[in-house]
Amino acid sequence: MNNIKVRFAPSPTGPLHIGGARSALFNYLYAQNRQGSMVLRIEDTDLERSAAEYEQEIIDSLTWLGIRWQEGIDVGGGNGPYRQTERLDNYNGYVEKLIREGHAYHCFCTEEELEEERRLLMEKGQIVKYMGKCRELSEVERNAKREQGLVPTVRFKVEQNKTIVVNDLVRGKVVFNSDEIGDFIIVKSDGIPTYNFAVVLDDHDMNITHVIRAEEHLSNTPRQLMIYEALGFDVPEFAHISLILGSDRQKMSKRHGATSVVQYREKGYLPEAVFNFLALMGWSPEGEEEILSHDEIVRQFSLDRVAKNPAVFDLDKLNWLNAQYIKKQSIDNLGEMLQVFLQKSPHWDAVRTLDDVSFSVLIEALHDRLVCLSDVVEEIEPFFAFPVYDGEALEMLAQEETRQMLAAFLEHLPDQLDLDLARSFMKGFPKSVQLPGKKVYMPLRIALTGKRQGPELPFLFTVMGPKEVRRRIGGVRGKE
RNA sequence: GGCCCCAUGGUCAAGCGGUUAAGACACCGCCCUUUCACGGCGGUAACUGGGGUUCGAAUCCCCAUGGGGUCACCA
Repeated sequence: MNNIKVRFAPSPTGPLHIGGARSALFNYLYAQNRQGSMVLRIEDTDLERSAAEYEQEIIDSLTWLGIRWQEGIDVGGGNGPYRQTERLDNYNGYVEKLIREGHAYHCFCTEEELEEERRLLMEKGQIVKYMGKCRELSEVERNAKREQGLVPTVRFKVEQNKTIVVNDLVRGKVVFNSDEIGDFIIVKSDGIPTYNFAVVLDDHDMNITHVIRAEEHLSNTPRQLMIYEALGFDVPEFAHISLILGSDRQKMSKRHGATSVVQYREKGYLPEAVFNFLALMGWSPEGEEEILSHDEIVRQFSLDRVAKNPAVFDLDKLNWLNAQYIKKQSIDNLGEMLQVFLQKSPHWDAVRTLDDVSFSVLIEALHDRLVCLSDVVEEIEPFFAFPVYDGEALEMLAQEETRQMLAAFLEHLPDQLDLDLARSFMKGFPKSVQLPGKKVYMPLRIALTGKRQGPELPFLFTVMGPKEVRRRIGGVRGKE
C-alpha cells in the first residue's frame, strides 16, 4: 500500500452521466492498478441544483458498475465529512487566511454591475473578466457598503502577468497566463465556497495525490493552482481526460439518447460490459484483445495509454460487447438475469408456468440472440404470441402440398418432446414424408409463428410442447 | 471573440523517425445453417492541408483549417 489517493467528486445535480462514470472508472482503475485508494466526495455547493436523491442514484450507479471506494459519503473515513455543504466550517479558516495575507478581498459588486461591466468589455472587444473594482476598497468603504445592506462575495486576487504551468499527466505541460483571468469569486454571497475554491481545499485536506477528471476542468486548473500557491499547499498530479462526444461530435447530452448509467442498466446492459466499454473509451490495452475482465483491465491500466483526443460514443460497439457478455453467461445465470425483464412481457404468465426444463430451452434459444436483456421481450414473441398470418403466409399455407405435409406432420409428431427428441424428429421427418426440407421447414415455421424468421424449430416445439404445436397447426388447417 | 486542448478508415484506436500503417465495432462478400441470428473466413476503408527539420516523417517544429472545451455568486 502506497499513498496514492484519487477521488471522484460528482455534484448531485442529475443522474450519473456516462462521462462521469468514465471519469470515476479511470480514477478507480488508476487507484487499483497502483494499489492506492479512492474517495467519493459529493460537491453539492450548488444549493439550487443539488438534490439528495441524485446522491443515492450516483452511488447506486457506481456500485452497479463495480466501482468501489475506500473513503466517502456512504462508507465514511478519516477525512470526512464527504459532503461539501457539511464542510463549511473547514473552509472559513482558509478564507480568513487568504484575506489576511492579501490574497483575497470582499467584493460588493451586484449582479447588475457585473453584467454591465461584462457588456462594456464585450463591446470594446476586450477580454471579459472582472476588472477589480472592489480590490482596493478601504475599510471605511467596505463598512459603508455593508451598511447599505450589500452582502459581499470573496474574490481571489489574481497576480497579473504570471505564467502558470499545469503539469498534466496526459497532456504534458499546459501553459496559461494569469492576465486572462480576472479576480474570481471563491465564496459566494450566501457564504458557500465556489467549486474552484472548495475543490482545492478538499483535495488538500483529503490528501488527494492525483486529480483525474474531464478535460472541461483543464481551463479551471490555473485558478486552482493559484490557490494552492497562495495557501502554500503541495500540488497534486493532474490528469485531464478528454470528453465523450455524441455522434455529431458535440459533448454528449440528452438529445444523443441514453446518457445516464441507469438508462443502460434499465435497458439490460450488463455492468461488466459497460465497465469494459467505458474503459475502452479513451484507454487502450496493449494487446489486441478488447474483451477484458475487471481484473485484467485493472492490471493493465495506465495513464500512459490514455488518449488525448475526444471519443465519440459508439453504441454499436457497446451493443456488440454486451452481446458478447451475454453469450458468456451460463443458461441458468442468464435465466436469472432475465427474470425482471421477462416480467414486463405480456407473456409473463405463460413464461412463469413453464417447467424448469422448458424454461432452460427457452433461454438457450435466446442465448445468442440478445443484444441487451430487454430484447428478451421481443425475442420470446414467436414462442408465445398467437400467430398472425400475412398474405404471403396464407398463400403458402393454402398450397395443397403444404396442407398434406401438415397433416402428415400431425400424425408423426410424438406426444412427448424434449430438445433432443425434437431435433432428431425434425431431422428425420422430411424423409419420412418424402419431401425436400425446403417444403417442410419454412411452411412449418410459418404455420407455427406466422413469421419467416425466428428460433430453430426444435426450440419452438420443445417450449410450446406437442399440444400447443398441434393446436396451432390444427388452427391453420381449419382455415379453408 | 480571447485562451486552452485535440487531429490516423464511418466509429473506437495501435503507432511514440525507417511498418506491406495493427486490431476492434460497423459495413460488404463467402462459408456454416433448408429461416433469422450466432459463428468462421475474406474484403472495402485512414495518416486534414501547407511549409520546414532529417538520408528518411503518421511520428519532431511552425502556420493554416477543422473539431472540442472554457471564459458564472455551475460544477
